[in-house]
Amino acid sequence: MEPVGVPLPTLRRLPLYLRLFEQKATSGELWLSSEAMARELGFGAIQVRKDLGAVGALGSPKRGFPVGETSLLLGRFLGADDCSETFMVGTGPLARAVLADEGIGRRGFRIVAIFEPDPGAQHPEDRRYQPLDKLPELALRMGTRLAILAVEPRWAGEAAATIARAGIGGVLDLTGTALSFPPGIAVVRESFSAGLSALAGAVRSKRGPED
Amino acid sequence: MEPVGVPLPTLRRLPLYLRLFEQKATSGELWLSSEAMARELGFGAIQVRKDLGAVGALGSPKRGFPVGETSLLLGRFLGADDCSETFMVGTGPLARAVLADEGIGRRGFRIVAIFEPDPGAQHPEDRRYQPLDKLPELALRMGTRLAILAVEPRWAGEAAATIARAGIGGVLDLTGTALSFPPGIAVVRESFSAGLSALAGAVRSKRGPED
DNA sequence: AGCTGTGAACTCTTTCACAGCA
DNA sequence: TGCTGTGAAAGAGTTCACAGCT
Repeated sequence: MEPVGVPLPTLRRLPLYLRLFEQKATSGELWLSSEAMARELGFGAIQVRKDLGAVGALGSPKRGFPVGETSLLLGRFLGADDCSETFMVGTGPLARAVLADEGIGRRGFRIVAIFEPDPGAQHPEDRRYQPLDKLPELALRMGTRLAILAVEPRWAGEAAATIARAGIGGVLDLTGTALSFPPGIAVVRESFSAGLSALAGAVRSKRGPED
Repeated sequence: MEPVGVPLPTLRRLPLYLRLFEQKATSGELWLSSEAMARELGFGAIQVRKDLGAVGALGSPKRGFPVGETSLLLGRFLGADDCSETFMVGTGPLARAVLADEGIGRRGFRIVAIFEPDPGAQHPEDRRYQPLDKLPELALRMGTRLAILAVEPRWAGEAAATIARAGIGGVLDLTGTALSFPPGIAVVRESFSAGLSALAGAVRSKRGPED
């Protein structure tokens, strides 16, 4: 029932369950059992139940979890709410890929401003564009608490410092660099090369990272 | 000493250490202590030592870890070696962002072929382009074991099936969908929206996912 | 002194076993 | 009978405490 204290590994799996519920919703199904989910995702049914239980999802014996209700619950827990407004820092291919990602909008997040630290980069033809040094002021004024860091590696330090100074609460760091953020700010790191490296290590270790 | 049996959480942190060693290498420093690394990354020094120890890195009392040697060791463990050749599936903005990522090449991975399942999409002006149904044959002939899945969500299922059929050993799944792969194939999932969702959950829970 | 390496304690996560409900 | 919910056991991963090298 209480949304506080959800383990991080669980937090990482929840988006997958939500996606699965959404898929079932569009195909008109009303119930989805933990065992079916487990089969499709490749991990244990008990784990699925524990994960869903951690955010208060309630299933029905013999049928499973109600698709509509549960996907609403997950969506409310994972998505928008009070921190849906998000800053984008960066305008390169990576930033463009994020902006093109339809999943972000579906989760209720909105990219409300775009910043670019590199003065040499050309400004995007986007109404949301702002110079980087406006970030702290805007964060304060709009109450924005999330930022996506998608700049070229060599601008990562400067951008991170600006974000930290602005009192942002959480950063999705896509730069693949080893940045330091002050404690108290939540950081989730994702990087293509780090993911590939971990994958290669797992393949070499002859076991999947999620089995 | 033995590269087998490295815990997945460790595997996920190793790329950050490597990045840090590379940064120190370019600034000419010869030694790097676990405590300095811990401070910069925001986690415990003992953990850094255990992680490095897991891949056989050897430090020197009073000085720390030798920058050159350790970064070579980490690079060898995380990077290329026998499975450096990688397939890209997808040609959209996400795929382009991956292709533009300089970190991937630096780790020794090479994107050797690019596939697109959508017949409506225009083929990229890239010599590496191949139709999707050539994937299994090429995988067999080239011995490729890694694939990056970066297609539009609605093509994810078909692409995943082709990859599975081809005997690929590991997939970096960037689609954000809930795909099922046969057991025995390693899967690392990364998704902007899933990362954002996990971040929002962590911020709401008032604690960072890595503290 | 300063920092590494490691077995042991501890904590977090996953899995098991079974009770309960439709 | 089929699937959920949960306390208990097992398994991983993290942190502690301290020995050892330089």
